[in-house]
Amino acid sequence: MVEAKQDRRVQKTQQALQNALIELILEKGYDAVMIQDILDRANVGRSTFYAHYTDKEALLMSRLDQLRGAFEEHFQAVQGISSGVQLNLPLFVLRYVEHEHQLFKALFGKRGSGKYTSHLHTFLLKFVRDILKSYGVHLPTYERELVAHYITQTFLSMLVWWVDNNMPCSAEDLYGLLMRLIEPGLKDVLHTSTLWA
Amino acid sequence: MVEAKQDRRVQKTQQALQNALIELILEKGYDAVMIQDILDRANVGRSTFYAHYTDKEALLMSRLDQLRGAFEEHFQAVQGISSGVQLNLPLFVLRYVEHEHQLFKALFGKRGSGKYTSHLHTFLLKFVRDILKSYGVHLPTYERELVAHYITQTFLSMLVWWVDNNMPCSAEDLYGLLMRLIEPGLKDVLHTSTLWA
DNA sequence: TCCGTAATCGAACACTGTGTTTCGTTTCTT
DNA sequence: AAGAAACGAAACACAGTGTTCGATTACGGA
Repeated sequence: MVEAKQDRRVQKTQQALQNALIELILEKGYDAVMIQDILDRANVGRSTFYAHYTDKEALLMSRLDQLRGAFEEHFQAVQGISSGVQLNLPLFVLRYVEHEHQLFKALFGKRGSGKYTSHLHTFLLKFVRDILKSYGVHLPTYERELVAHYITQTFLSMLVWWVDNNMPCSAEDLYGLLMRLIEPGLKDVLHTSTLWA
Repeated sequence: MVEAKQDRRVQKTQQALQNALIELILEKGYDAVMIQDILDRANVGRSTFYAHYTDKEALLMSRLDQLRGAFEEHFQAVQGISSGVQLNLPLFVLRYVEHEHQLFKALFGKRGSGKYTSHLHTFLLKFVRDILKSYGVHLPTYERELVAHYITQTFLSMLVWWVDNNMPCSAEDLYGLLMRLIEPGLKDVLHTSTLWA
């Protein structure tokens, strides 16, 4: 790991700006947050902000990248430990979301920007398409595409519902109910036993 | 019907503005459309715009209301004809969307504002909740709520996928596949045969 | 500890897009 | 034909964004 040792001031400033934005999103919603609000909350000068980020979106995106990095790191770690044991990916994701629920709520919840939800959607969709392909599912192209969107969208929107409502049930319960809802239909349409497992 | 006879100029202006906005949304996306673009396209003066609408959102909302009105009218008409025969609501909706697909794409598609999709979501959610209630489904509250969101979100997102991709299959095919996907799971979780029908 | 360097502040600035106002002109209704 | 209503054009105030620059402060290596 090549840690480009950063100036303490830089760290402090970026941290303060990111936290301020997350807080403000949860309070007033992404669109209503003005740059000036962020500066006041973080106690940072205007020119300093633009020295680090091109705009509000870049600031949030940097936090998103940071999150993705942390997630992948955690994923590698867990995979390393439980080598051999089959890892349940969706449930693993849910547990991670539970752990960082504030951030997820700000990024992907009702008050988020919507743009980030669609980024995540695109990311997950690619993933789901690969899984379908790896299971050798053969369907008319439009059907395969619809199923991929169905799985992606269902998982994502249930996840967003979950965090937006402050997680009214455990990750396990959510996962269990979700599987009971979608597995029978998928089994029927795809003629397979289970995906992911 | 009390038609408040409108000045021809008013009709022409409002029509031109609404059409211009829809066109521009499909071309560059809602957020990228500036008032000035609308004015240029519709060939309408700035002050005239603000004499009719408070802002861009109000303009689109007026078109949405208009659409809702037309839909309800059509719904009443069809219900009147086929009285006695059971009406399949979801399929009916899909056929209507197919008929006005351009408008739906602009309002609810990728390039739309996102705000309108969530309006529609809220509307459909209320509907689905009522259906669940009328079927006397008894589940832990969070489960009932999750199922309601699941049904709503699935229907809505498949619909959006459909119009965004220029309807790669017929309304009937979409409906058929969607039902095959969700009915088995719902039957299992809700212990009922079929909803809507 | 000291010094060069880099980050920060703050204030002023230009710019873009929104919404308002006014007034002269056009076009509808009766 | 006449009064009323809608329209267009231009000027305006305003809010929020992003830039610039010189003075100040804090950091990290020697």
